[in-house]
Amino acid sequence: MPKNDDFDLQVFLPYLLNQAAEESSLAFTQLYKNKYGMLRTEWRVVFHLGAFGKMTATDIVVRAKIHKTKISRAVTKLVEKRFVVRERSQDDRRQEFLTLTPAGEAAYRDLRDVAKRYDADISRKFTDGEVRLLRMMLKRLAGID
Amino acid sequence: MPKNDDFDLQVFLPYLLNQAAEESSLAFTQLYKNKYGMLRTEWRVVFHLGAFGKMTATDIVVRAKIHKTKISRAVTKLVEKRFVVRERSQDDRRQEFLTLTPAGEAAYRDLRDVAKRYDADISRKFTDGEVRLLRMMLKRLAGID
DNA sequence: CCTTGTTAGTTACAAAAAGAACTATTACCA
DNA sequence: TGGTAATAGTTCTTTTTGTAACTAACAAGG
Repeated sequence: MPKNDDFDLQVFLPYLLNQAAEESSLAFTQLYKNKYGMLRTEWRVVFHLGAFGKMTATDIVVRAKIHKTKISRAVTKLVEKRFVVRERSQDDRRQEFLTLTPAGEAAYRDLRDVAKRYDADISRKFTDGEVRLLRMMLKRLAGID
Repeated sequence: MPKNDDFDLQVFLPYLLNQAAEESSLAFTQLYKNKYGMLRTEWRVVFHLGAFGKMTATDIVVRAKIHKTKISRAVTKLVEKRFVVRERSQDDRRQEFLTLTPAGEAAYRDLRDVAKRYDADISRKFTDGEVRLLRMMLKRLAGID
């Protein structure tokens, strides 16, 4: 591999972000994978419902920036698995509110604890100040303010 | 959205990483998408060949941590589009060296400049020290050391 | 040499995603 | 009102992907 110009791909930020996200996501996936038989999009939906309570599919689309067809299919699966219930809005009958069933709540709490431990593992690799800064920067990059 | 327990999804690191990566990746994708008609994996291959020069598919697999089937398919496409040429090794006739054609070189330089500008845009949102720290942390999280 | 094992890269098949088009409902406004 | 546009969510079709199995070339020990 002879050449090497001044541009180092490995310090290109979007590249680094992707690699880091992929790595942590992969590692985390192993922890919950076969526990409730949920796919990534499914437990992301569960997370949102657990953390924020009753909300519509579109609310989740906006917050999580996941495509609506993915949400739609994930919700269908979650309803089949009895983790989520739909409730048609009376005001606007196009939308439906989603809530976790007791089984969904239990799964959420369980996954949340796994997430907390995982998060703590990452945090342990750095100082508190560094982690705080990382969160701040990622939030800004993600457009969460 | 009534509820909100002590676990804030928005500070969960893998979540933040994903969101930030998705955001920057989406924004960047728009810039090169229709320019050369390359998919993400394809220009990642171009980037590697441009930055490091002649190398084999396996070299790219190792460096970029992209699955070899993806590389294989990307290379096929890039050869069809005349951005890359294959050259079978004389020493070991299983492997083939990949290099950019002049057209590939031109595309690389162009995309590299876009990437630089994009990277600079991100960097401008923070101090130099912060960006340095971010890169360091992301590298460690990504397992690049 | 022959057998077994390893490596480079491709291909086949199944799972997942992205996009576009669709249904149903509501909103706007001339 | 009536007609057009917008929104919530689903479904259909086409691309991408991920996994596993495959071909071809080399390597090493008996």
